[in-house]
Amino acid sequence: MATIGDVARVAGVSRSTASYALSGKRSLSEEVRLRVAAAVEELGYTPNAGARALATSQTKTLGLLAQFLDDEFAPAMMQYFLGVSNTARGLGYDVLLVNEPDGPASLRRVLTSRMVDGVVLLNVAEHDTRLPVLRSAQQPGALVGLPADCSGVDVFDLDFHETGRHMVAHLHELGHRDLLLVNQPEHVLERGGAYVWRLQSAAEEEAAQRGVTLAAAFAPSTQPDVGRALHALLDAHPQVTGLLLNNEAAASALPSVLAERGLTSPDDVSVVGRYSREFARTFSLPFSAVESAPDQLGQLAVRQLVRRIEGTAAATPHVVHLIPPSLTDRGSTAAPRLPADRPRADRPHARRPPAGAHAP
Amino acid sequence: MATIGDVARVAGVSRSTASYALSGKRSLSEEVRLRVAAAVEELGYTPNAGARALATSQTKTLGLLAQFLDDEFAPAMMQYFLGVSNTARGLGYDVLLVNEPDGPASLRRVLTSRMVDGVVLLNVAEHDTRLPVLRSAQQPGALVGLPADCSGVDVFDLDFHETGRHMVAHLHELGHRDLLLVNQPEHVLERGGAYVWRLQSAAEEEAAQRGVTLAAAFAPSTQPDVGRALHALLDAHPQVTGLLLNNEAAASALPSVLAERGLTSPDDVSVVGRYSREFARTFSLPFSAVESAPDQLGQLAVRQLVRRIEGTAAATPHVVHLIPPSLTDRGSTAAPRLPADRPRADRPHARRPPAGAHAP
DNA sequence: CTGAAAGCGCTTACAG
DNA sequence: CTGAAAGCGCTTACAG
Repeated sequence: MATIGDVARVAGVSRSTASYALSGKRSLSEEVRLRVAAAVEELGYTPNAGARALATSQTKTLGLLAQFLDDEFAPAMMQYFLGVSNTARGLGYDVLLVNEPDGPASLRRVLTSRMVDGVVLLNVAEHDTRLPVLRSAQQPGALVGLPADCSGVDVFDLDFHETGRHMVAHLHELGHRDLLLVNQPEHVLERGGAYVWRLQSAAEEEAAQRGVTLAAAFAPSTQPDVGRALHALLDAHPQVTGLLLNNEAAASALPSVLAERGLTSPDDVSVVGRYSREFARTFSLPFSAVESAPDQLGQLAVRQLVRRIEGTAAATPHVVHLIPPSLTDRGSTAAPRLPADRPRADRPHARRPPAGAHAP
Repeated sequence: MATIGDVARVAGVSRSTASYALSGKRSLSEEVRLRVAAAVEELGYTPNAGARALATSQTKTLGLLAQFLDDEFAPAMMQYFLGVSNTARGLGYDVLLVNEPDGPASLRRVLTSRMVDGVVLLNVAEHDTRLPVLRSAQQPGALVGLPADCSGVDVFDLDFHETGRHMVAHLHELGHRDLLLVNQPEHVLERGGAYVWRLQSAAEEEAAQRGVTLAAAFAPSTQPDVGRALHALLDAHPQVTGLLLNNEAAASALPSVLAERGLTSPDDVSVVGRYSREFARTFSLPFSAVESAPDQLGQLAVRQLVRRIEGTAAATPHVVHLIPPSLTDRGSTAAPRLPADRPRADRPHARRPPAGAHAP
């Protein structure tokens, strides 16, 4: 493997000159520059990353800390990976993928061994055990996901509060008065997936203000359990005309569930989800949804991280950037039918609305 | 950040002794070992990865080269990532995720800069342009996917030849005589996705030997195009009683397509797919399938790669390991109905079998 | 059983 | 405009 010494010898210059010719950090005669370039070309020289890191204290590598949890919907994770990876590459950084069950320990290792110049934490929980490790590190970190304490880190997430309000407002304005919110599994909340209650509490607030009835329920994040759960929920809430889905697995299971019940959207039920455009495309999901923007979040996190690493934003206060919800209309919401119009009792699984069901 | 010099000072020993205490490469008095361990603990010392790499020429990092192509079904990729990442961690290696449009250039960079001790190439094409780069590198490489020329690398893949034979034999033995193979999009084949024709040619061979009619067609790998394509194929091949799917997107679209046509499996049509258990679980796919074993392939590739890196297999001949197909039975295959039993003309989209259709 | 020293391949003041 | 030299933090022969 060629070293900079080889390049220098072939070009007939000193090693420092060869180095400066490569970095462009001081002006050289055109002739020397060309001779060095030719030597690099001839030898197929690439600087040794370890040596460079040792000399400069920079690795040009970012740590990407994913955690795959049991009840997480794995396919949704890929989009974050791509957003981070593509943005990093564009800015001249490589990505070290750290996917370990013990988050804090591996984060600490990667940070104190100086394998990375900074880290992106995915899937951040409300009281994420990785945060104390990150705060005591030399390198900066950017989070995707909103923890309780945002001090010392840059935070990016979808604005789940506004998302909850927006979903309710949208359906209310179409005339819906009975809504059902389908959440992630309860485990996700217990583990600190704060976005579940951020969306839910905002939705409940908005519903209360507007005089809308909103039921909320947890649902599994795996097939086929989630399908069964959706059937049970629809059985239990026959009066509901609008569905809010904060659960990717539920969104991907709903089309078959509706088909099995002989229901169509938006004729029988209006549906608003929360997932990415890419996700919708891959699984052909027909529901209007608030864009969860994984690629954008990955991009924002990496950009800010690199700004901090490179000193551009070193002294800048830390940011908490919640991106506003944007609804992609796929035509799955409309004004509800009047109760009289709804022939639900004719259909498989469907039940007659209970006596107490109120009109819109 | 503490260095080994700090550790040595605190422990009251020389730097070399501290280093040996950490590596265990020579015997030390119990007392010294303990003092060093205490110093490490006290200082929170972790060796600097760059310095270590420079001194040892080992990074304890593996490169994972993915390529995301336009017409690839992204969610299937995640399982390979996890297989590689989990196995690498278990063996003491980190993973550098390299996901670049220009495969050969980035492979070369990662290799000659010595960022990694070896690489796993995913999604290997028949004449993969990354292979010449890999062959001329110092570090070993393991492939997932079978190229035309396997020299100088270790290769792991599903045995698509046996898979094709097995699918046909399975359906033939149940009594099917008219089969349809749904492939990946033609682009995948053109780009060198050899597994497409490996499966197809073996299936055709087996079909010819058994006197079975086998039609084959390309289908898109994105929704909703693939759904439309499936409808068109079923319209065009009304006599077909058995479907072979070598296309994940087709598998995930087929349940709705069958539902839309009022068909059920295996009553109206027997289906055999080729995808992973995890994939089936995530999307609740009801079809029996040959396990594509992404986690196992990732694991095999990493194990062999690490064996080569660590010299255990340095002189060993390179392997081409094709894992035999194993069918996971989900009950989607059965004996075909007799033509007279098949009330297909009553159903939406269905057509009466043409006069030439022959009985089983 | 332990230490002093060389060397891995870079970068960057320092000096001319 | 260019070069000689120190130093980044490790590991590992070499020497005792």
